Amino acid sequence: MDKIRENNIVELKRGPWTVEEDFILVNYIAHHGEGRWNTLAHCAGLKRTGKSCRLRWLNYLRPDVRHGNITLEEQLLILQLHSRWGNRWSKIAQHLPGRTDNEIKNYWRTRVQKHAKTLKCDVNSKQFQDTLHYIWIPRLVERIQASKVQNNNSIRVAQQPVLRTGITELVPIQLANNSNNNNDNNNSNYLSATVTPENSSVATSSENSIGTTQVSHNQDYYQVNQSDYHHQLWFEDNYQAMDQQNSIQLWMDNEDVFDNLCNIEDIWS
DNA sequence: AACGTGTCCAACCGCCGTGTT
DNA sequence: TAACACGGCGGTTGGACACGT
Repeated sequence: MDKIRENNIVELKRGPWTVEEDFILVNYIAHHGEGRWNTLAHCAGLKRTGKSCRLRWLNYLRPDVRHGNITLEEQLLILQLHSRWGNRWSKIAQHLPGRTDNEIKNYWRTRVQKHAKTLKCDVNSKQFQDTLHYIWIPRLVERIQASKVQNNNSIRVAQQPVLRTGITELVPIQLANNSNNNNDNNNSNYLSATVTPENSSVATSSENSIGTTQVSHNQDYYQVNQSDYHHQLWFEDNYQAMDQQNSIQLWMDNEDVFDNLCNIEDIWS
């Protein structure tokens, strides 16, 4: 039926949805539920494809969809998860409640790829990934921390820096050694995980000779907040690579690239 | 005020995997 | 097993709007 409807150009409506169409769709789903989109479109009397109805519902009309600016925490999470999974927008969206894959994809294209273009490098290149990890993500973390401190949000402040990149000093990592936090199928804990003395194992750090970080566990415990966890995700993914970070040293020695990076101000604002 | 340019985002397109007949 | 319909996904487009000149 889908192909029949799609091929019948005269009958099908395209373009922006009207308020009336939205009302019909929402009302129909409220009474009959979602799914079976082609049947839904036909029975609801909408001159739209099932696909179009599905997209409209999932990306815009669904009650739990959040619109508006992507928060700093969400930006950070997008960067972290994208570095893990690449352009798997739907999977990334699962970890940002209320955000759609379309919205995240748009964000990435407009805000992130733009800066790859500015740097004249590929978004998947090592150089750009290093830029994200060593400069922009730390900057985001700092801003999140600063905003929380400013809001008097009772944040445990770091006792010592974890990582010094030569450009930006990263905030400390206070992490829980809880494997469930990294389970793709279990994202319910990480946004506000709390470490108890019984289950805590907190990473501390010290700098080695090339400015990277070594990790040890079993120190005091801290309350884990969201930005720390974001940081942890990246850290666990990359700290081994950081110990062998000859490549980043190489491109940081390129003054043009370095100056370009430093001239980008508050790109995430 | 008019125009050009850049940004944002809703919507569409095409492909692919899965389920059904 | 093949053919088809459907849903899901990532890539792309185009229009509205903002901003600068």
